Amino acid sequence: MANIRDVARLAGVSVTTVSRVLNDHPYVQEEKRQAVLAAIEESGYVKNLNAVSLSRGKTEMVGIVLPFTDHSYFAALLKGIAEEARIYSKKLVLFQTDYESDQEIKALEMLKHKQIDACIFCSRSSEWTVIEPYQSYGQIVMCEEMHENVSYTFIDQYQVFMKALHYLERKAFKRIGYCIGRRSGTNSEERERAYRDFLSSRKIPYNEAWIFDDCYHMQDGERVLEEIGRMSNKPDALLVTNDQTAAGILLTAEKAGLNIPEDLGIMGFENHPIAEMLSITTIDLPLEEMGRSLLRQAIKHEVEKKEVTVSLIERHTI
Amino acid sequence: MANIRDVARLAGVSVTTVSRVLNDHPYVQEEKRQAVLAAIEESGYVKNLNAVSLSRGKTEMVGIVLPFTDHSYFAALLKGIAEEARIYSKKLVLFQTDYESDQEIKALEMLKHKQIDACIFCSRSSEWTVIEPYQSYGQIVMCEEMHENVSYTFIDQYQVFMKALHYLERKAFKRIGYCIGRRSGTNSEERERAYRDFLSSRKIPYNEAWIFDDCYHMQDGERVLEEIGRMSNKPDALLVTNDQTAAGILLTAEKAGLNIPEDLGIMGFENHPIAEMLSITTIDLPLEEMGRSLLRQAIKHEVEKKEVTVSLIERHTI
DNA sequence: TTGTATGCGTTATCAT
DNA sequence: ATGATAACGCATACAA
Repeated sequence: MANIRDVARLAGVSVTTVSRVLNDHPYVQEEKRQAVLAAIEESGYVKNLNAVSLSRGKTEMVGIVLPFTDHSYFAALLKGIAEEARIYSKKLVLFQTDYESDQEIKALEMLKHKQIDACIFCSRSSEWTVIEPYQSYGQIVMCEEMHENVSYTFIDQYQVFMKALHYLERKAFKRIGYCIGRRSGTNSEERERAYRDFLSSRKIPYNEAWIFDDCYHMQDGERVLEEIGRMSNKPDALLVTNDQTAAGILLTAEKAGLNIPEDLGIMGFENHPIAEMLSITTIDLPLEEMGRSLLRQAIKHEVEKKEVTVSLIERHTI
Repeated sequence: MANIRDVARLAGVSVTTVSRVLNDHPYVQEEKRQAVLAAIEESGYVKNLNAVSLSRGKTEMVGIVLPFTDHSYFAALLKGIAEEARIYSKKLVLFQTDYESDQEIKALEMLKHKQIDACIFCSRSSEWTVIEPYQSYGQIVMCEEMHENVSYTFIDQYQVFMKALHYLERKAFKRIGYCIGRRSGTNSEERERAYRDFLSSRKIPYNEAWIFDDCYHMQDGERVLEEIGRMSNKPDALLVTNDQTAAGILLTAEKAGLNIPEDLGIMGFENHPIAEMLSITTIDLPLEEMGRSLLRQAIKHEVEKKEVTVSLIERHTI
């Protein structure tokens, strides 16, 4: 396969001149430019971007770390990231981690080894202390609030959860529980903190049984409702941190003959199309916008912290 | 940043020896190995995989071309691909194309430019004739039946559609229409061919109005049902090529007071959790398995054609 | 068992 | 304007 030297030889010029033509640099006679172009054509030359990366010290690729791709929350984030990446001509390298720490490390190692220029963590299970040292190898961007010297785009989960709780309170719900993906992680911990603060300010005892974790998909909603069915002391409303699970709860509840929201108030999160279709009251999360912001932060060198705001969409499950 | 030469100097050995240690090659004295290891530690050396790629002529990365990531069909395919990629230590470069041909070309150009070793097309809008020439630059794998000299993993859409039509016929549906993502593309054309063959063998006239395209999400189902509502001559059953749309149709129908399947039979495709939740009769598509197969084909050098089989899941919408 | 020298394909520097 | 040459960092055939 022809390389830049072959082209140079064929065109009767130096490799430098060929490189100039290739990269649209000035200072090359039209005559020689044509000769080079002809030689490229004749030899079927194609640039080896790998060599370019090595020489330039950059790959123009960004790593995306997320636990699952088959989940609407991350899919929406990814969509925004991909759209923005197209604008800046960045390529995306995907790391589907299943929340396994060693998979996250793989992404960081790739950053270290100069296979990617930057890395976006849509979510993580690794401790920040293991991620932090990798910052010296390239930009690392997080999708959660941090206090460190990192770029991030975030939603103030504490405020949002608190706002949702107040809304439920105004609607006269008294026994509020919540569903969440996992108990750990900044975002989850912020929500739990809001929940506990809310309860204690009202002198309501904290009830561990009303917190349901591992809630990601519709089936998880089914499971949650079954669990509630077995309880003697049932919650009368649930904050459900994703619309898929909320939909699962709603559909299962209706199948079971429950009246929503009379028997159980349901507040979703995301404002996914399914929430609109099922008329689920939810918190609209601007995920695609967040994705775009994350990518922009990944390619800029300064540290930037960006908060995005959410809005409550009133529908019929509260 | 230290490179392999620095390490060699520090350890008092040659770069070859360092390389041997780095790649676990035999023939290196334990003593020198330790010296190298120490030098690596001391210098904070990290391998530049970009240089490795250039030297080896491979990147161990595979491009994934798909129109959307926020769609369960492609998300499931991607999940399978990602799982298998992990096994073989391949990295994934994502191309979200929105079915824009020039985005597909970008992936092919990356193959040409040696940034990726292979490329998987989960779906495409480009003509095969524009893709085909790129085969000389690396393995290209398709997710549809081809007659060319390419590797692919496929579902016999003609057979599947025919099977579904026969099933509907047995269940006494007479006026069958269908919903599809897009009219073009091999898979869609195969389905249309089956549909037309079925109709003509029964001497049933073909009715363009009963074919609904641009059906990907739940809302599209809503739209379809609205359209049907305005028809004087309505279909009595629909083959819906994805469960999301099928769910949208079902939910909208129920909201409108229709009886399913009496007023409208609905057959989904994919067997997504939502189909189970809503008890939608559907065709189970082994998407994750297909994804895994696609990745394996991408990393092997021989041409391989693999068919996967599907099964009909009887539930309550037919 | 180890080292030398060369190749991988480009970009960048510095003359001219 | 153009070219020679040195990086970029690693792998490896071949020699010893």
